Amino acid sequence: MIKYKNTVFNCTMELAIELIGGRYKALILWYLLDRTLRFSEIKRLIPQATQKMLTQQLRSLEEDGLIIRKVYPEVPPKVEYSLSESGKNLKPVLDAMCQFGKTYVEEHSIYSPSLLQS
Amino acid sequence: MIKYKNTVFNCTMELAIELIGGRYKALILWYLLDRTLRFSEIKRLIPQATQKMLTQQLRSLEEDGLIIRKVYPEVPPKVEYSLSESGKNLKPVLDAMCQFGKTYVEEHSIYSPSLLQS
DNA sequence: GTAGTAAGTATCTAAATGGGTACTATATTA
DNA sequence: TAATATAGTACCCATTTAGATACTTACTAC
Repeated sequence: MIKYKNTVFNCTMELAIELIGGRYKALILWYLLDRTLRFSEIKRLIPQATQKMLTQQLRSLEEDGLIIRKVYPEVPPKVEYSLSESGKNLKPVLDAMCQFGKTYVEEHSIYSPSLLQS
Repeated sequence: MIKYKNTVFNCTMELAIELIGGRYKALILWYLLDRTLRFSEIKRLIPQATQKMLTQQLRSLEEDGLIIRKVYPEVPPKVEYSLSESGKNLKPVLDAMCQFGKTYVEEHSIYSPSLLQS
């Protein structure tokens, strides 16, 4: 039993789902794996998410200590997001997910020109 | 670009999130990793999920070919769920998630008597 | 004859999520 | 003078998701 933010989790798996299970969380973390990104860059990488959604997910990730938000006091604003040490621990999870997705596409003969190229 | 079920995914990560990102999906898959379970057993393992939610998630996992649903024509009903070959490919993902959760709890000094015991 | 069982479905309501638009700041550019 | 840029927030409305409860089947036990 794990208590975190007024919620009880029965196992570490439940906690992990809570931490990275949000709509665009895993995707954001995935893009942050290899580099720091500005808000606008993340928005360009995940165009299907509205600005509100992105902000929400980023705030939640920051609150859970998975990413670091660095604000530059400039106009127009500049905000950079990067993985925290805790966030970097997610690399095995994200790598495994990506690999699973690839295998799934191959085994289910799903149309994917980009996979044929690479 | 990947097309699956009338939806376009920009990368395999997005597809992976779609497949296992549902409310209780990763948890169900996690419990199915080492054994076949009846519906009532899953319900007992995940009491916070309503029957409707569980049925929904199980149906979705079945549709995506991650689990196998075996119905025994009996009364009262008996239905067994197990991982498909595709579902078994998720083991590295689920193991990594569990490990991440453990590390997260340790590093954030979250109250967890069960972790102290094990 | 009634209750219990397993795995659901059906229906209604409540809550969370998501989309759209407008608004903010200040410096630079056209 | 007006537009552009960035990273948001505020507000309202629509959709989706989730919860609660009742109902089903056919057999068995009390």
